[in-house]
Formats: sequence, C-alpha cells, structure tokens
Amino acid sequence: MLDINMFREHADIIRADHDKRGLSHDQIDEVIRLDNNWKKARYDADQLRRVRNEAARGIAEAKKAGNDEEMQNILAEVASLGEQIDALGVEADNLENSRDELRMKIPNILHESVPVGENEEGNTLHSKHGNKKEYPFQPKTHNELVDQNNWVDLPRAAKIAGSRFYFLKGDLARMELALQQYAVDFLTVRGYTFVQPPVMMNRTAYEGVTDLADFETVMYNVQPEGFYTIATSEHPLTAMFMDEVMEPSMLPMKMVGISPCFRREVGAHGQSDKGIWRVHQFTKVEQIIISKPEDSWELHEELLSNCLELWDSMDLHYEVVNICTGDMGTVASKKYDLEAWLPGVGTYKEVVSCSNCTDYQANRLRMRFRTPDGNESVHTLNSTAVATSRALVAIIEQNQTETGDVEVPQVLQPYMQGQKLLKSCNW
RNA sequence: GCCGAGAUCGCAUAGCCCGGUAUUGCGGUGGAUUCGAAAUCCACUGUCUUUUGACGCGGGGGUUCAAAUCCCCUUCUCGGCGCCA
Repeated sequence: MLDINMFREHADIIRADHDKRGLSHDQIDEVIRLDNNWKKARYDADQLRRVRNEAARGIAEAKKAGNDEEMQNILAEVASLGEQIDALGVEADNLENSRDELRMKIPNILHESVPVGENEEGNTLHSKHGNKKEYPFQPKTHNELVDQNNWVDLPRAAKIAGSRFYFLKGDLARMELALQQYAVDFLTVRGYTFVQPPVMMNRTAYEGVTDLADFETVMYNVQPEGFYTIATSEHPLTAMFMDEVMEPSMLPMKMVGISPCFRREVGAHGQSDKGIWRVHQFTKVEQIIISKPEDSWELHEELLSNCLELWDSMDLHYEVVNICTGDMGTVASKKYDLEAWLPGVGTYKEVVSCSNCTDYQANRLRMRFRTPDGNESVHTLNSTAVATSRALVAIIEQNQTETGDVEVPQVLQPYMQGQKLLKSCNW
C-alpha cells in the first residue's frame, strides 16, 4: 500500500507510474476524492467532539463546585450531541475504509530500471550463467526420469489427497533434504539468521503481505480457527514485525527462512505443468531482508548475488531476467527471476524470484523504524534461495546420464554421505 | 479443555476498587557545561490534522454529558489443574 501522503503531495508520480503500466488514472483520482471527503467529515466530527469535551469539562467543574443548576444547564445543551457525533463518525469511517480498500489495490511505484513492456515478452535478459551442456543423446524430461526411477508417486498422492500432490521417495527425497540443508548453511555463513516460522497466519497479518485476490486463488483457509496456510515463508517472516517500531541498530535484519509452502493453484492447468513442477505443497528456503529505505537497492543486488553464487555452486545453467512493467505484480517495485535451463523440456523456466517491495508491505503492516525526525517505514525484500521441487527438476534434467541416472551436484554430496549418483527406488 | 491473574507511549511502570486533562523511570534526540568526554542540568520524545483541535491505555461493542477506569464479547500472555507428540 502506498503512503497516503503520496496521493496528497505527489500524485503526479503515481500517475506517471500508471502510464508506464498502461493503467488508467481513475482509481488514483477516486482515492484523492475519498481522502478529501474523509478529511472534511473528520474535521466536522472533531469540531462537535470539541464542543462535547468542553461541556464535559464544564460539568466536571460545576460538580466539583457543587453548582447543581449550572450542571443541569450544560447537560441540556449537549443532550443531542452524541447522536450527531456518531453519525458523522460513521460517515468518516466509511469514507476512510473505501479509500483504503481502493488504496490497497493500487500497485507499488516501479523502480526506474524496470523495463517497459506489456507482458512477459517484455522481460529483458539480465545475464547468463553456467554452461549449457551438450548431451550426446536425446535428454529426457524430468517426468520421464522420475517415472523410470520410481522417485515420485502421483497416483497414490491423488488417491489420498488430490491432484497436484505427490509422494517423494528414496534418493530424490534425500536430495531434497540435502538441498534444504545446503541452502540454509550457505546463507547462515553469509550472516543470515535461520528462522522457522509458523505455517499458518491469521487474516489481519496476511492482508498486510499479499494481494487481496490471493485469498481466493492461492491460500488455503483452515477451519475452524480460520487460519490461512502460508504460500511462502516470506509472508510470516515479513509480517513478523507488524505494528512495531524497530530500532535503527537492528537494521538491516537478514533472515533465511524455511517452510512448506501451500498453494491452491486455482485455474492452473495444462500439459506443461504436469508432474512436480506446479504443486500444492513444496518446501522453500527463502531470504528476507528488512532494511532502511536508503539501503534497500544495494541489498536487493546482494540477494540476487547470493542466488547466483548458490546456483553457480551447484553447477547449473540458468538465465536472470529483469521483469518488465506488464509482468510485475502489485507488491514489488523491481523483480529479478532466475530461469533454469531444462534440456529435456527444451526451455528456461522460473525457479527463483527476487524482489524489492520497498515500503509497500511495510505501510500495510505499520512496520517502522525510529529516526531523529520521527518514525519512517522500513523497506522489505525477499528472494527465493531454492524452491526444492523446482530445483530438483533442474538438477534432474541437467545432470541426467544416457542411462537415465542423475548425478548429485558436488556441493550436495557431503549432505548425502558422499553419494555421487541417485539410486532408483525399487518399488 | 477448566480455573485464576494480567495486557497502559520504544522498554519498564503508576492510575483502575471510588469515571472527570495518561504518572514516573530508562532509553533516544537537541541544548547548557567541558579542550574533549563522563557526570550533572534543561527541553523535547504516541497518532492524525486546514485545528490554542481531535484521537490514543491489546481488539470490538455497550452504559454515560464524560471511560485506561464500569458492563459484555474476543485475542494474546503468565500461573495452576487436565490431556498430550
């Protein structure tokens, strides 16, 4: 959510941003109109409250002085004031709610380096990494490889849960665990604090970190308590400091989180998403930073460079793309994606997303830090380190041999008792 | 799950019984003093606002001219009992 002062003082900046995104100015104008009406209603209510407060003080004094007649006089004067104040107060609240409901839908201001484009076609190549290996045979898809080795059981998962769930078995499951440990260790030595968050959140906290539409299409609602299962540990880790004023000495706060991630994936269908690529549950190791505004762009590059080093260390081939205006969500101001090469499928596909959300989440969550001139909103940043299911797909396809075996990346071998090849599961 | 006690400004605290301008300490910022520092002293230190104005005592509702204070609901914390991986 953008600061209300942006609408009052710098509406031109928001309008210019909407032009870049190809959006009309209607919503901006409506927020400004509602804000003006709210200010007026509030002013009127404040004036009536003032009259009432003055009367209340008068009554208190008259009572103290034992002047009963004076007290009765004042009481008669303010008899109907309460109702008027309530009516104006309700009007002001309604205006404020409408204003903020609309304000929540207005996207973050994009960074100047974000390329302009209508959709994902407009994303620009930032850099290429690793070797695009040549295979002296026709590379198989990850789906063919996991079937051949019995590493994934989709039909039985569908039987006991539903489609897009999976059992991960044997050595592939062990490599999944190795990936988690490796990524956590990798970031811990770089000064990030390991945090395991709750995997469910209440509605209020969740509204602070996500697009409202996500409640219908992404999150599971857990009854009877009404919790929402998290779609990523970004959400609990960012909301962790909701409603708090942080000490500047705590910033930047760097965390590495791990959690299962739950996604309903409403509306997702199609052959290309078969298997474990797009699923309802996976594990993700995530980087989170809460920083002062002046540090966030440098730290955004740090998050990216952590990803590059991590993925390079596993000897994988991938590209980094700079997400364009038309492909950006509402929350991020700038976003890089890592797209790994899948030789079996023959395309690059998204495995990491690295965003600077500036003060957009912090404004909703009321997360501030202390400065000599008052409290200021912090900036929040997040980046995948590894989403294990997708990293597994990239490793399986890129490290396959002619016989359908998969080589374990060297850096993961210590987490698997030195094992160099994944063994098939025999059932 | 049951019973009891709590939640007050960044932190810690007073006020609550008995309704009438939110107390004090710490921390922070600025200033005085100093060659400089420590110590000391002074001021400021919740939010909003076109306001010598309004709001603010976990959240929501009620009673009242007036609620931190009284009543109801709710969340969380602590203690006791129960259950439990």
